[in-house]
Amino acid sequence: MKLDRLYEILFHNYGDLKWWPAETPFEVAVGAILTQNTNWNNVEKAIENLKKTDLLTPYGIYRSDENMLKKLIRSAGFYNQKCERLKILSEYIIKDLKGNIVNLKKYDLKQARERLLALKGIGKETADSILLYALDFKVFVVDTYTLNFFERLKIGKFSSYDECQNYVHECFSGDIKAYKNFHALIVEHCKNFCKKHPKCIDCFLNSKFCFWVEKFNVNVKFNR
DNA sequence: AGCCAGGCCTGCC
DNA sequence: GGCAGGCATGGC
Repeated sequence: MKLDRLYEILFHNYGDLKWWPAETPFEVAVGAILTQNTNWNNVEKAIENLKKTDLLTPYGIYRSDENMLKKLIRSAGFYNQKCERLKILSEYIIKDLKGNIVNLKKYDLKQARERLLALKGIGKETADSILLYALDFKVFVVDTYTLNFFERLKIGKFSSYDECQNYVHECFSGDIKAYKNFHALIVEHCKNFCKKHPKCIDCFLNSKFCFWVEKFNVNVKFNR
């Protein structure tokens, strides 16, 4: 499988990143919405606020006063939209899933994904993050880092989210734990490199990463 | 001071 | 079906 070695390289560099950091599946879902185009540091503060006020449950958020909720999640930015999105998700969980998001597990992957995507404010990345990290569906999470990463390494230039995801599903043989870590590793790796030259491979392949690429002798095999 | 962060929706073409 | 613009805070 073409992507298995790439995963090994990243794993040797960064290890098990233990994503997603959360105590409950619902906390994963809330974090997935709050982190939309937002630094995780800002999200953590918001989640802490929700925990302190004992609102980090579907009922807690559904019944909470909007203005109070906005204040609690303010640090995560876009708080007007995100307030609405959290309310919509919570209402769906209460009314269709008996108050527990884990009940999405009674559907297969395709159906569960469609149900999440039908909610306003949940797009593909957010849905897949919830499916993978909260519900243990084996699905690869794509983001802007991933598309950029694959393009730089000449693994492929994908024109859409689904195209990239399908490629990984075909070319990566990892189990669910590996799927969880694979996305985390790509994010972690990309965060560490030069953003000012988005196409520059040299900005991407320094430090230990290069060492492992050579050790695994895969530098040419990145080309499909 | 200015750019960016683990996107998504809407309106236009 | 692609693309720009809007959404907002906090860290570097």
